[in-house]
Amino acid sequence: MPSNADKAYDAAAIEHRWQARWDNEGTNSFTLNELRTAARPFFNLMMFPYPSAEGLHVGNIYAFTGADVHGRFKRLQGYDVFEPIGFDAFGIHSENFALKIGAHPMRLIPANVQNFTRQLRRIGGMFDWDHTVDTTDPAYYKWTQWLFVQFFKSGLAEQKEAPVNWCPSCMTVLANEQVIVGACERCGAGVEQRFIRQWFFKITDYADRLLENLRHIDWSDTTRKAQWNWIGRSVGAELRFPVADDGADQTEVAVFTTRPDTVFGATYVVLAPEHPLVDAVTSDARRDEVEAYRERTQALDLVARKKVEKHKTGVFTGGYCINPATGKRVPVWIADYVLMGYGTGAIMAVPGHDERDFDFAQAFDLPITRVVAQAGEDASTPLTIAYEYPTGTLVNSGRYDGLQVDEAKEAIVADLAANRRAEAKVTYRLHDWCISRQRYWGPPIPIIHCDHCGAVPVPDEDLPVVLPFVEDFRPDESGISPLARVRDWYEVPCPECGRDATRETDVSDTFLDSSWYFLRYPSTDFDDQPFDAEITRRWLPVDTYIGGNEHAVLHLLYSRFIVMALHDMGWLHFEEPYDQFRAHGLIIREGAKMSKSKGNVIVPDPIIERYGADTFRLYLMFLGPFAEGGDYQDRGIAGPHGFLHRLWESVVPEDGDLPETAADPAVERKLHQTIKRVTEQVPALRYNTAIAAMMEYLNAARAGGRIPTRSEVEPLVCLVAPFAPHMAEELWQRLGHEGSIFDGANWPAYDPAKCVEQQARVAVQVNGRVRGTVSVPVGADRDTVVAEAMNEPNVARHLEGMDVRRVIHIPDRLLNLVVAQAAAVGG
RNA sequence: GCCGGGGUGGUGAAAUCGGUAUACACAGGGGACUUAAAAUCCCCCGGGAGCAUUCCCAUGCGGGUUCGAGUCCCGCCCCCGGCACCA
Repeated sequence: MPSNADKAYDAAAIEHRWQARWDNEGTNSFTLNELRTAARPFFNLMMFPYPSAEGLHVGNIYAFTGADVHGRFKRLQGYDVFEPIGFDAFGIHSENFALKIGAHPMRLIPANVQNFTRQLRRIGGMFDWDHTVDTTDPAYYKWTQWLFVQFFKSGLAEQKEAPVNWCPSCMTVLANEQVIVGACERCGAGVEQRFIRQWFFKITDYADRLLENLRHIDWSDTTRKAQWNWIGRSVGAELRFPVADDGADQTEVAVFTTRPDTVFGATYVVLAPEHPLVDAVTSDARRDEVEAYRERTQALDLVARKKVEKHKTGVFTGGYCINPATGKRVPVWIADYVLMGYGTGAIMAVPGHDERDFDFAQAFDLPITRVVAQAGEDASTPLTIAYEYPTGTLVNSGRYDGLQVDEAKEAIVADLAANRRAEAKVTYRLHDWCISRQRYWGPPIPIIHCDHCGAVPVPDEDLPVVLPFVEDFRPDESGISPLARVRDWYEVPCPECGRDATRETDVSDTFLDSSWYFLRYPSTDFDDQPFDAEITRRWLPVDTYIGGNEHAVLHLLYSRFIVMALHDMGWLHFEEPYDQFRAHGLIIREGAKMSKSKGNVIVPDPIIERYGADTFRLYLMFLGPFAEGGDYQDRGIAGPHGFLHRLWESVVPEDGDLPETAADPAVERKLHQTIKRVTEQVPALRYNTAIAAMMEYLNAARAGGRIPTRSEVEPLVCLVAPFAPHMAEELWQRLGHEGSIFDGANWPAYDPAKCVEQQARVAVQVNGRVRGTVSVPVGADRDTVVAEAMNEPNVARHLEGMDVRRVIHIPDRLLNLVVAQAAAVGG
């Protein structure tokens, strides 16, 4: 006989018991053989966390729970769901934190990982703990380095000089995000720009394909749009402006423009201050001023430079170019509003038709010429602001006058191309991916520099290049990696010629670690290959990836690129990594963003302690639409908590047994309607309304204190299982089932015939205003409903003295009687 | 500035192929049970008028289309997120 205590809902006890059982019985983990043979594989991926010292925050739990609900739902439908988790533990984040508290990341990270693991288990995620990944484990980064070597061998990795943010006080390179209005976020010192030789992955080679596939992949629209904009494809032309007075040299300034039709209005040329031709075009008279300006620009960091300023700055170089269309001499200026990093780093300035050029021309009194006119304007209509619309008729453009903008674009490029002064060109906002970090906490880039052989990749058999333990990993003023101080590590013989050589001392970007982790998960059983061909074919691409939109453009774009390139190299059979991607929303608290400084961060552990993981999960999913996020209100947890209690009580009655009698027909109908709704809403990630539907159902089944029967509550246990897996397991067992509810396809089916109501409540409107409702058999025709409506006293009252002019009938929903004052009798 | 997503009760939010606005939940009020509390259960809960049947008003603001608009169209305002001198 079960005791009374045994009948109470003890969340903590139940959750611990089932978590232990899942571990012991391998409920959620796959053996290598199972991975090889799974009949209905479903790869349910979520974004692996960076294991911070603070532990999991609510945002993590929210994201993981939402993804876990999806995975559990699929599993209940009979899929073999693989749901791995791992740790993205390399990177500046970890390194800075370690520096701050004076600890070593090699000692810090394992403790963080352990704490995260404990928390992840506690929330009841369906994780396969036999297939985890830790990016800082040499067994993992061996293959990150292998990946680099593959890219190097394919010509997709190259070294070139690039500007970086340098903090002279911290003596380190900063990421753009670490620079706040020109100052270092940590010490406040002014940040400057340095040029350093770095490794790049040529993602721009893939820009068009990355863009093109966006059209058809099944991703959240917001994410696709973000990538679309980030890649930023612009179609235009490169025009060449010969430097004037240049003798036989024929130096040219190449500019990129999307508006070659406006070339007749190009009254000056602007180079980025860093442009390589600045020295050549600058006249001796202007040299000091030009140099001063360049120095001033360089002192600005990259971020401050990109801030739109109210007034433009720049200086005249004293040099001139020839406008290839007009043949006229135009002055060459340098200005920081022209960025070296985009297009050719030089522009033809068309102040009449570009707002920025217009501002600049006004500030420095440069000529403004109209070359496009719209209806009602002509060549002499003055311009008070730049006319930027991409339509109109050309004026002041010689023999092109009268052409439309689009025609002129083609004609002018074609004509200038004949003299090699132009060619059609596409430019991208997307840059090549700089993967070098002059830091310590990352995988060493597996390259050996040899004076004779150049950059030589570390041979596969010598991988991994283990990151050496360096007690003092603080960066120094040299701007080169801390590894450059570890002489006995970096001095090695060249793998090709055997002569003295040195290792690359930069480490790679964290985003490289995370660009392929999902490929590794199913293959962690192998240490002789990054991903097994057979297993990869079975499990990849990922079926569903759920994660935050903060990674919309970096991680998600990089991983697409990596997979596409690996596909081209012949390593993978697919070129898009994720069949379906869904972005989840952000969780806020009582209307405000959570932040440490505001002190309104939710610490999950005490809440789980008090209410249990099931309640916490259910509440998080109930807050609002998962894709949009929600507002966490401390008191609100009582709702879902009460619901779980009532469910428990209904399945495990305090006194007596669960009635085995037949279901009440009305309740049964509601049950089938509920199964239908939940089955439709869960895969659409509309968890909040799915939960509401379950609550509504349980309320109906318990209405007026009635005791639900077994057949009324048993399916509800399955419906709630993705959200409250521990309770579902416990109730499932108490209902007499053997084994886990998640083994076997236990998701209930609904009978469409049992969903339909017998009677419909039809709203009756008179002139669009509801005046009553009538109850009619489902499917009743218009005349029947009208007859019923006429009998409804309030409706009848509104029809007095009226003629019905029109009747609109929406079956089972609504009847609208359009009436007007009756014509007066004999009137 | 550009690109997303939003604006509905005291609060979180439902409802979007145009068809009874406010489901579900929190908070609040009243009641049952209880020595009491908790838990549970029942009732009320957008605003205004009214004893009431009922009527009027209400989905950020202003117009429009329609028998009918939270939903569609036009013009605005505000909030959140991202990008931002991209030529």
